[in-house]
Amino acid sequence: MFQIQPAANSSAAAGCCNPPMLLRLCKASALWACPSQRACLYSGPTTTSLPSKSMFKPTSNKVQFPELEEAVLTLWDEIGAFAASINQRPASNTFYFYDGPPFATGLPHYGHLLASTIKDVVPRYQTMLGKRVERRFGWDCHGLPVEFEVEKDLGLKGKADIVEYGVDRFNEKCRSIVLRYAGEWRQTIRRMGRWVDMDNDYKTMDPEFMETIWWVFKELYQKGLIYESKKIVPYSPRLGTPLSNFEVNLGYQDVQDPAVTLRFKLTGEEANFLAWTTTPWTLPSNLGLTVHPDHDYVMVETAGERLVLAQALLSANLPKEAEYKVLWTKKGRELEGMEYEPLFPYFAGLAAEGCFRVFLGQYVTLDTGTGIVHTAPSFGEDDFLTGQKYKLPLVFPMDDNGHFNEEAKEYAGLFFKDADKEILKDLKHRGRIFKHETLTHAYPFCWRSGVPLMYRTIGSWFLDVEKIKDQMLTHNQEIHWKPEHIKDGRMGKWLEGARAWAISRNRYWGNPIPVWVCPACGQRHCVGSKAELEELCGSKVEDLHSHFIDPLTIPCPACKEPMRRTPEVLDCWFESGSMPYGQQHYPFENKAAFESLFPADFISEGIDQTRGWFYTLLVLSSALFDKPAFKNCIVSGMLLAEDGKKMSKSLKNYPDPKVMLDTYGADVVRLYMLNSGAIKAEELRFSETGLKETLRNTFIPLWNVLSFFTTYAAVDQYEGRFLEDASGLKNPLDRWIYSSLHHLITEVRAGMDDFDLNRSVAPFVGFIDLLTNWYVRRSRRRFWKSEDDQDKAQAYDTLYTVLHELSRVIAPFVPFLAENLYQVLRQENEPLSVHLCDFPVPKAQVVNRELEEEMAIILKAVNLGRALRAKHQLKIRQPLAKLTIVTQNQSLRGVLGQMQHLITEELNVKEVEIAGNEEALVHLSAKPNLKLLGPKLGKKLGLFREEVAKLSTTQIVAIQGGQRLTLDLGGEPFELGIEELFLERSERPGIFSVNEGDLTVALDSQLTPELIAEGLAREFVNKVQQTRKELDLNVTDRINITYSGTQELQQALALHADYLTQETLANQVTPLPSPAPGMTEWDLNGSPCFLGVERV
RNA sequence: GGGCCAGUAGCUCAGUUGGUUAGAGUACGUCCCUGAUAAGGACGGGGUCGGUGGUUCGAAUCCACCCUGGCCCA
Repeated sequence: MFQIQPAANSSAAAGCCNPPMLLRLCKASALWACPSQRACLYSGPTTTSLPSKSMFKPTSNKVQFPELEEAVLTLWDEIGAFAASINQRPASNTFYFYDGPPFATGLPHYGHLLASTIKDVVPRYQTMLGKRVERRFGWDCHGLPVEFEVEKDLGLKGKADIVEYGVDRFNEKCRSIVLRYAGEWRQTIRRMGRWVDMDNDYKTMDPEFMETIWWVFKELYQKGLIYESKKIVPYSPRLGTPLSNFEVNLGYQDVQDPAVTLRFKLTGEEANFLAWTTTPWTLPSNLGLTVHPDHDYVMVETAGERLVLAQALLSANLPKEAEYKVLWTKKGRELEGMEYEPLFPYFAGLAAEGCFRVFLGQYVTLDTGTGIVHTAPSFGEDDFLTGQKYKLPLVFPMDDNGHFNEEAKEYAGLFFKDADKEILKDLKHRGRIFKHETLTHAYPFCWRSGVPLMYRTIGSWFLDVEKIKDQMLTHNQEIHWKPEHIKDGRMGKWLEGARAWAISRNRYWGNPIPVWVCPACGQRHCVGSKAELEELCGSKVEDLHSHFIDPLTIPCPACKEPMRRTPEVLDCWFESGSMPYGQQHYPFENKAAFESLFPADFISEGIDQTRGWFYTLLVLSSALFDKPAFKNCIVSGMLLAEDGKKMSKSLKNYPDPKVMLDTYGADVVRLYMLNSGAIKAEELRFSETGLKETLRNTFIPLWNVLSFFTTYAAVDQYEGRFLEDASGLKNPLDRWIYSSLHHLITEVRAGMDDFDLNRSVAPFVGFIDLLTNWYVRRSRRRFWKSEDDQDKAQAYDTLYTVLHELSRVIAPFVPFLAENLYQVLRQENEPLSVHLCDFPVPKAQVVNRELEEEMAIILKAVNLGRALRAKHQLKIRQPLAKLTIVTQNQSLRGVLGQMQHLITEELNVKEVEIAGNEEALVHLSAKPNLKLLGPKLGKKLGLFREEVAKLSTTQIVAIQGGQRLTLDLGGEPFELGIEELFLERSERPGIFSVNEGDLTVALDSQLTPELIAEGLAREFVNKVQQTRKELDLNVTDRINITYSGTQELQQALALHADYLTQETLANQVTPLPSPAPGMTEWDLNGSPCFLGVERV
């Protein structure tokens, strides 16, 4: 196993490389050609007396990618590659990128690795196109997650505790822990190979960023887009604070609650509405009953009383055996406005304002209850919206800790949940309870204090998104979304339904809402900058966090009373949506620069950000500048564990990212994700097996090509020369691989220019396969042959050029692998890093699509030949006399003829015959061309099929020859021509042939004594080579062979002595009468042989 | 409950404007190749294309409804 050597052992490299890390790697991996006379990455003194003239040091094929990657990271640091990649490009040609800030409260996980990869690939590509792509990392610093971390650390429970502890100390504590994991982030981002500036980062808590937020807020305020209203939030009465949805989800418990059906007496009539509730404590706040406009409601008389409820729920509510009479049936909408008597006297006076009536609501269901819903607008979203629709007042007979107050005086002082019992007792007394049951259901509890949550109204600041909805829809259309369906799908649909955005939070660690309110007269003033605040309050302001500015008052312009700041802070999403401006401290600084660049060329995040960052960016840019905030957006999918579930720390259903990076390397992780649906918003089940496959199918083969190249380049002292074009290339293999490369470049560019990363990645993965498994496979001998002829030189130049260009093509995707290739292949005058190079430009004159198609045919013929050999157990080492390829297609025959030597070598046959008359080998049958005939024949197609199936080979050959045959289709004649048929071929039994499409291949399987002898010789050579490998000999080491075998073998080897010595580099081949000690026994085509190999 | 995306071989996924016997990788089995090979090749088994109905000469593909999973919203 390949190991890093201690630095002390690397004296061979002394005097060249100064950084010890580099020294070690140079020696250990024999990778970068350092400290040779070329390509030393360091400008220190070089040693010129080294013996080797070769430019390329042999590259080990025992490769540990993670270790190579670490070395690349060091290299990048040493040469300042990232900075150079930006600085060498002109500011006049900028590609503008925004980083979506992560919350810094957690450690990076796979989702971040995916995002980091995409955010790295695109900027690297654009950089190589000549763009200047500055990339600033950003941190989301404010918000509840940080506050909770601190509360946990300090043992605080809720807002009261924080106030007691001191908001100033609390906020400072928050500030101190925000970047707690920054070190880990820095490490992971670096290890992934992502180039992003983490020194010149932006933080949403920076004074400059915060001041811009104030500017943004004031702009919106002045445009009349900000207003104050109420909304329903999940609220912890113990903590006295609203909770986020995330927290609510933490606290669901199955509990038993009362489920009561109540009588509400119709005004002026001896009848009752039946309404159902599981929250009796909201009944004192009842202001209405809600029905569905389209459902049927009935009044029935039963057991001496009249009841109104949904028809569909009659049987569910009345006792089983009950008899009843339907007095009337009405649609819900007909009930609208009917009045009833309040259950409690507290707010009875509000009947004058439209309360205690029947309202309509689409949300009413017939699943449970009575189809009539008790409505208390202060509690619950549906109730609240109904209240708004009917302009009802809000009543709230409680304090902020969930205790009833004097407004509901019978219950004053009771905790809301404890009041259930009392309320039900009273109502039972008064005969209002129709049915009292108990229900088990999931109800949210405060995850920190354990008390039940209530959904209640709270004052909030809103951004009036609906006012700018049309602009947002327009700008959404201007964005190039990847995948495209996001635009009119998820994003478009979400925008159409956009509602007011609640932008305030009743918390402390955030950007304070910069509005000062006069307690006396209600006057408001919105402050838009630090300077403005300083001027208005008359004192210096250093920091804009609430504990600095809340003590500051502004004299009310109307009544001269001191105005105080409204206590809320901004939703941190407001800050993330403002990052284009905040990171530049716009408009206080960088005004012109910002305006010339905005909007961004590119952003990327996960699909969950449709409602997050993508949305907030668009809202704010539409409101402020009437523009989209970004032009191109790649939406990535969610990463799941291999079992299809969410990755979960407690389930341990996914491998540690760090371990994956250390085991397979960052490039493998990158390519695995890039070559998946994860970059087109599809979810990806992350699997280690996938990493293994990527490593095995792409990385190792490519590395082996490099190793192959350097091995022979060292032997031949090849120095590296670029092909300019294909005109001088004689060998079709060279022209073909060069053409394929430039074809590849075109495809990769097309994909990247469209931000379609899948479209770019798949082709180069395919190219690597062709390069290793056909080009190198078939070219091996060209490098090995000892004559230094033109073909060999061209093979070197071609492979060198292809590898060098390929390193640049793959650089954006697998930056480490690309760098390693490049460092081996780099010429002295070339940039120090592959990432400082330009992206290859496709040369149209090199691309030869015909040749590529022709080679595909050769490959197909070879595959058929291999299949045929396998089928008849004729192994490839046994030469055969002749392979016959038959095709009707004339141009195919031409192609096959030109490149037949590829086939002879690959399939080990003496001769390839190409013929046109296939009847001898195959049986022809025909199928209708449905696409053509379907529209013509319609229902007669079935009949036609039957007729066509009956055609004989002779008839088909006749039609092929241009004859037209008349078929009888149920009495109607039909003239049949070749264009209406697809031909199918099947092998005739008893012949060694195999067919696919219009190619048929047949083998002459007859073995002559000559062929058998040659087969034996080849077999023998193979065993010698295996032995050489086991002895770990160098490819240039000469050997002596001794062996003991049959007479037949001796004759065969004598006959093929030249071949044997050339292939194995044997000086002497000595037959022994009997096996000597130390020889290995082999089976050569059935006869035993003993073999000994010794280095000379 | 609503919106969007996905559902194709044991697993991961392709599948063109509807067209003939639905493909690849992987895993498994057999054979082969190899002085670049921790690779590669050939063959084989493995599929009611989530379900039901419809349109059509013909549906994995178009339409309707439903089921499952994910994300977001309610």
